[in-house]
Amino acid sequence: MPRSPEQNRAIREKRKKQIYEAALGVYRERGYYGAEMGAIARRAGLGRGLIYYYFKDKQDLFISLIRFTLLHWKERLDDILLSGEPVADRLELIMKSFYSLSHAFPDISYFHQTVSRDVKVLFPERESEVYELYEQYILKPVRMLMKEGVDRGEISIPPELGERFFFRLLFEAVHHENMIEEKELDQWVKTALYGLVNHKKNDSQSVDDTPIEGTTKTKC
Amino acid sequence: MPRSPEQNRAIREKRKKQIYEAALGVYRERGYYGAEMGAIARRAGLGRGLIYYYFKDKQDLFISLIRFTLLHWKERLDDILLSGEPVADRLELIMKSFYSLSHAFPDISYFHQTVSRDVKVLFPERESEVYELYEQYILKPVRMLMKEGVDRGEISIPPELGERFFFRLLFEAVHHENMIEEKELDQWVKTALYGLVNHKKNDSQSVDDTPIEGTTKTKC
Amino acid sequence: MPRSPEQNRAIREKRKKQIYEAALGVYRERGYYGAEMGAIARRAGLGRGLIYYYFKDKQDLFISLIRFTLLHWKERLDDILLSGEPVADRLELIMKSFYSLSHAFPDISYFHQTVSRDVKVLFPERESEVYELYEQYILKPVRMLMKEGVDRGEISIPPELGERFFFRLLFEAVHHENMIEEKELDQWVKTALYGLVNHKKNDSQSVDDTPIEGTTKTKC
Amino acid sequence: MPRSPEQNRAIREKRKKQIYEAALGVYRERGYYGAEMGAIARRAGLGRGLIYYYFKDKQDLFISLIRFTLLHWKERLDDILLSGEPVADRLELIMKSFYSLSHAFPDISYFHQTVSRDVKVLFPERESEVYELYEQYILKPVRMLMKEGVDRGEISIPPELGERFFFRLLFEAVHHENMIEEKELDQWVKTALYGLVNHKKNDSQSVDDTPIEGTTKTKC
DNA sequence: TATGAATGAGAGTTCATTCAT
DNA sequence: GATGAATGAACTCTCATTCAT
Repeated sequence: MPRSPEQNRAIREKRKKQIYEAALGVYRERGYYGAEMGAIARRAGLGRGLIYYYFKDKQDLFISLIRFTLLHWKERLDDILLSGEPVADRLELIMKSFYSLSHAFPDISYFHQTVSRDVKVLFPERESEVYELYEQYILKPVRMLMKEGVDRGEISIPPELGERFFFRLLFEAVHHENMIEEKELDQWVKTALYGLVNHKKNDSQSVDDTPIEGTTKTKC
Repeated sequence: MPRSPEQNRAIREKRKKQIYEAALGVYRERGYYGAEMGAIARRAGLGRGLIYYYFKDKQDLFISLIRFTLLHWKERLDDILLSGEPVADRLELIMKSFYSLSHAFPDISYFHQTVSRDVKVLFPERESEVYELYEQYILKPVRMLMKEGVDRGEISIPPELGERFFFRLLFEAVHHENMIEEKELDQWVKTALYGLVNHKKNDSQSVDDTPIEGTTKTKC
Repeated sequence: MPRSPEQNRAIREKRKKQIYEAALGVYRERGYYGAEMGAIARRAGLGRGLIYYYFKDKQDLFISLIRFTLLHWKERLDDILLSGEPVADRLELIMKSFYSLSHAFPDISYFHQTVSRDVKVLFPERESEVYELYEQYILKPVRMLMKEGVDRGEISIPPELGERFFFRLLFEAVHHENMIEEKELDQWVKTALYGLVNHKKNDSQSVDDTPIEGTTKTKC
Repeated sequence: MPRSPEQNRAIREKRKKQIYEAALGVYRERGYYGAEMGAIARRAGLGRGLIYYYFKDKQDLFISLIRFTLLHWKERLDDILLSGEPVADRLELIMKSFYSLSHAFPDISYFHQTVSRDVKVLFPERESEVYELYEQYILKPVRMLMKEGVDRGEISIPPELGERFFFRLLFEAVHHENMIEEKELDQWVKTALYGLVNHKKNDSQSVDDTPIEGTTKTKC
């Protein structure tokens, strides 16, 4: 009465998800080094050895986890990118979309915010593989969008810088333990798009931001 | 005939510095958990036990290191804050100043970028003590500046959000492994201050962003 | 196919016993501080880490060992206490019973003689817990017996003092490295019960201490 | 202006005493292994290295300490032994004298109670030397007294057993943390000398303790 | 004599990983 | 597929002892 291949596949899929969930939870509480394989197994309700049946080792588990969770984001991202709206609108949409994703899956959000910075230290020999994941799923699509914005004259900064600028503010907005409030989100996005400094629009001469820039000494 | 107290004090001061340097270096290469106390001692050219003569344990060493390095920054920061210039100018100065500091001391820069996010996991029982260091030396002063900007009508976002916005972009600019180039710095700062989006509304003269690009120097 | 819970339970029980045996042996030879966890593991024929699978740390191992070994004694003690014989007879029986126990398990005997005195220094934060074990399993039952003896007019000293008097002589009799000889035991017990000093006052028949020297056996 | 030999001798004597005092205090609080040489030096108000000027190593310090403190006791003991009083009286005096000594110098008392049991473990290669100190200063004199008692018909137990019996009760009486009260001391001594069991002397039939000893089975 | 900075062997402990069942 | 007992390399930390001054 061995299981059918199909049954086995289903079990395997289920087990992997269980392990991912557990890993995210433990990681959230204790970080990578604090996330003991035993604790992950326990939280997943599985035997300690089983993890090694599905993943080669701890590194492999976590790199798989990166891939797994990035796919969620990528899907959402692609939907937005395909709409033909103005670049600024799409950027705004992306930010708000990731914001709500982070709300719904805070463990995933925390996971990426922290693990992505430690790639070199945590996975030294698989560094480029991991970077490639981020690049392909997330960074490149947004960079393309930025480029489109520059080409259309909508964006006033080189696409590479724009990409970094954008992501840093995005990740800050959804920072675990200090996610910005929903009602602040709009203003945050606007500031990202239009800057920290007031643009006293209705200035008669429309030399709008000179006063901001100008200081006594800058006026020479 | 024993050493004088003064001699001893000098030795201790010197040794602590040696250990700090070594710790920063090893941390840079391997992260907190990878930074073995033995490796730190070796790099400092000292016996392994000596570290424990100066610091209670690994946690204590690293928390002391946070304090030690923050003091560097704090001094620089204070100088800038005291000048009476417009808020935007001071923000610009701060960013450029930290940029050059990070250039000069990349290990310290990396140290803060990574360790500050892991406080809760690395120093769970001394969390608030560490946060207090950041708060007091760095965050609060800039928040005060933001508030001043809001009061003067120079800043168009609540000071708390402004503070986060500012620091995130600051830290991104000096990100280890991907520090932005010196020649890009100006544009980065401008974008932070004036936003991602072009304001060439439909201005007849299109004098739009000259002030953004242009700096006083360029004007003179 | 994994082991059954029952199999696992049996393994664990067996391992704990192995570790206890080994710990007692090493302790006997080198004392608490000399008893390295590695040496205990080696003697138990187990990997060094396994001890930490069964016991939280060295302290925990040794406190568990106290509990484990005290249970042996407690059982023997209870049997004796329940018999309704005169108090002096029961005291005699207890002493002889512990004597033979110590003969059979010299490591346990040594363990208690030494570890019990060092509780405060070895387990400062679990001091009262350990004292409670001794109190409950050994001291209190004998104190109750003493009290009974006093109430019946058989014992001429307050129960608390009697308890201390009794135990000190008991432990001395079974002192490792200098256990008193089997043939001396009778006299030792008699002396404890009837004192160091001869009572041949001036009794004409001098029958007085025959019972002391003589035993029932000698009488028959 | 070097010191005179005499001055040096005085300093040395003083320093040694300082170290002894400190060692006793620290030992009392933390036991042999807990007594760090650094802590002893600190409590003595001396530099850490100085101890090694006066004592070869930790073992040597503590063995010297045994000798030093035993001398105190020996003097007191000798005074008592030389008086020609009955043996029982001298035993009583010794016990009371040690009791008051332990009151006056509790650290010394604790020191001997604990260190003497651990000689084999603490000073394996100097074991016999240490035993010889105890033997010569304390044990042998009392054994001689016991022998005298036996010869005179005052003592009803072989001198070796009597010696052990006596000392164990003596050390129990002055047990640190549970020294018996001054008002109980008399009874304690009496019990040691005359036994735990009541001697209903004036019993008409003078079958005094038969009931105690006698049990149904002992009666055959 | 005296100091305290310095050393390093050695002990306790953790935890990823393996493997018999 | 699954379990959890078992292992041991590797790491942190302690402390007796040394030694330059």
